[in-house]
Amino acid sequence: MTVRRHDPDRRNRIIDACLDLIAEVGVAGVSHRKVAALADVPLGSMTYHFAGMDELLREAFGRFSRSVSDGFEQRMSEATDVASARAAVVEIVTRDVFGTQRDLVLTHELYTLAAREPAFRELTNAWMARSRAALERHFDPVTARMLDALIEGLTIHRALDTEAPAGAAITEAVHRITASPPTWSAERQMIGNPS
Amino acid sequence: MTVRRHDPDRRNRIIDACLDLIAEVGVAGVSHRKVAALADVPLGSMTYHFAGMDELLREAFGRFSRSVSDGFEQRMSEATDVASARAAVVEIVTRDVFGTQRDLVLTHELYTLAAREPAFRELTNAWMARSRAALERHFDPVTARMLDALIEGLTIHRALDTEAPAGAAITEAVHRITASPPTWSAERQMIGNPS
DNA sequence: CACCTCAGCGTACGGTCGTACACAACGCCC
DNA sequence: GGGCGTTGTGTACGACCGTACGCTGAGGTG
Repeated sequence: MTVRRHDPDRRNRIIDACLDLIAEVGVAGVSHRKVAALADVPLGSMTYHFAGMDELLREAFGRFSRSVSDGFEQRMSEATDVASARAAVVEIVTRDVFGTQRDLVLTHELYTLAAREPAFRELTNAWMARSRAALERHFDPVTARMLDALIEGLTIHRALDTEAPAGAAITEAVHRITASPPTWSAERQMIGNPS
Repeated sequence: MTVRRHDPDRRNRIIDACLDLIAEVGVAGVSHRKVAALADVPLGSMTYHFAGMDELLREAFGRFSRSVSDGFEQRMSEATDVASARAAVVEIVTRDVFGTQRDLVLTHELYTLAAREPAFRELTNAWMARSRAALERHFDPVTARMLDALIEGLTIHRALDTEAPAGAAITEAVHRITASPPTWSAERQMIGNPS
């Protein structure tokens, strides 16, 4: 079904330019002409390499989501035990995968599209499935799911709030969700040994 | 500074139509002409009542975010103790405030705008501040913040994932974040009374 | 050489867009 | 009545849009 396409370099340049443009002006502001200008290709190449705007957007966000979840997966697979897995999650939220404003903006744009159009929801579903699978290497499925939601939420806060929760608060939240609470071990002690 | 405007009915109709349209086709698909048609007002009224598209969007999302956080605040203020506050949070996520796909879509659209344009970030910041304040009626500030992030994340999952976490999982997550864990009271017992 | 194929491009068409602005309709004061 | 500010509308202009489509020119084949 996939049509044979040519000059993958040019194609890739277009996709990269498209992502850069989305990050800058949003999906709404993207046009064939602007992408072509940014990628330094003639306008005619747009319709030649992509059947239409939709196809271009789908490929661009496909590449983006794959690259983000690759990073996520790799980072999680490096963890050797639950403690390092928690640390990895904290790092992911605070720095690595969603480190740049660019990635945050792109993520929001994709989510917005996905909220309305099923074609893009396939991308986000695949992304979320991979995230959960990566988390399930170290946590039970229910916890993985909750953790995934928490990561999502913390990410949003980081994107929108200039004074987003600092590392310590994020660590605390991750510990609470993963239900291995060093923070209230004292409380346990008290309950265990009521003086 | 605010210019005196006339016929608030018409103005309101335009704003409502604008929100409906955003929910249906996204901010990208909104145009003066479409809003005018949906609101059943002449095209000329658009520029008469609003200085431009930006002003219209800002007012529309302002109304939306205020109405959502009103609902949130009221629901939280009805809670009498921590237990009912938790229940209120669960209800908010699963049904009330973000109950409709419309609200979810609008929320995403707003976040996307806010991620790129500071003018809209003011709206989301005010919204988040109100949410946190409402939560702080029942939880300490740090917990309120984490809970807010969790709510955000769960909301996204509900918007994008057709088989989003069910009520039980959400309840569990809220309990874990608010760190009063009925679920592992058994565990506590075990720790307390190792048989 | 002639001929053909096809990747790739330039251009132009039909349409939608935001918005400026001339103008109508109305109420109010003299 | 006439004059006039205010409220609201219809229209037209220039810009930008997606994309269809005819063309170019390089390379393969005889």
